[in-house]
Amino acid sequence: MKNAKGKGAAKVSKEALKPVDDRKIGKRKAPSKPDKGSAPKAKKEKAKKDPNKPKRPPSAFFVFLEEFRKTFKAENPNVKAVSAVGKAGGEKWKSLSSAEKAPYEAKAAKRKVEYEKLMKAYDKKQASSADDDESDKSKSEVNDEDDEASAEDHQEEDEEEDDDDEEDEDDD
DNA sequence: TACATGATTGTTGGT
DNA sequence: ACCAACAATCATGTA
Repeated sequence: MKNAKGKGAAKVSKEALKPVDDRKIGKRKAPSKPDKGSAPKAKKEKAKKDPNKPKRPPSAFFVFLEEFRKTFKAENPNVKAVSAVGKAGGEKWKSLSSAEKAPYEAKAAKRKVEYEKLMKAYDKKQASSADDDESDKSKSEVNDEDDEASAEDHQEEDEEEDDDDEEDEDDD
C-alpha cells in the first residue's frame, strides 16, 4: 500500500524557513531620478523606456486586489490611501483559503501566458532593434508588428477542471 | 503643473 | 538558488 496520497510524494517539507520575511530591507523604488527636466516623457537620454516592454502580469494577489479595491472603496469611500487597501487586502488575502485564491491564481496564470506571448514579441523586437547597425543590411529585417494576431479568440471563462480532488483547504 | 510616494504580496528575471 | 525590483492604485506631498 502506498501512500494514499501518492500525489504529494516527498513534499513533506513544511514551508520551513522563508528566506526573507520582511522585505523591508529598504524601499528601493525609483532610483531617485529627480531630473529637473520635470517630465521624463521624451528624453533623448538613454532612458530607454521600452513602450513595448510588457509589464509583468498581476499576481493572484493583485487580481484579488483589483476586486478587493472596489469592495473596499465601496465600503470605505472615505478612505484615501493606497496603503489602506494594501494592508486590508493583504490581511484579507491571507485570510482566504487556497480554494478561494484558486480562481485568482487561475486568472493570474492565464495572464502569465499572455505575458510570455507578449514577451516573445518584445524579445523579437529587441533582437531586431539590437541590430542597431542597420546601415547596409539589405535584409528584409524588421518584420515585427505581427503581434496581436489573435487578439480576442478565447473569451471562455470556464475553468471547471475538477477531475482531481482539489480539496486543498487550509487545514493546519 | 507634474511626478514620486506609500503599502500590500506574488511573480518574474537576472546573476 | 537567491536577490532585487516591479506589478496596480490614487490621494497626498514636494519642487
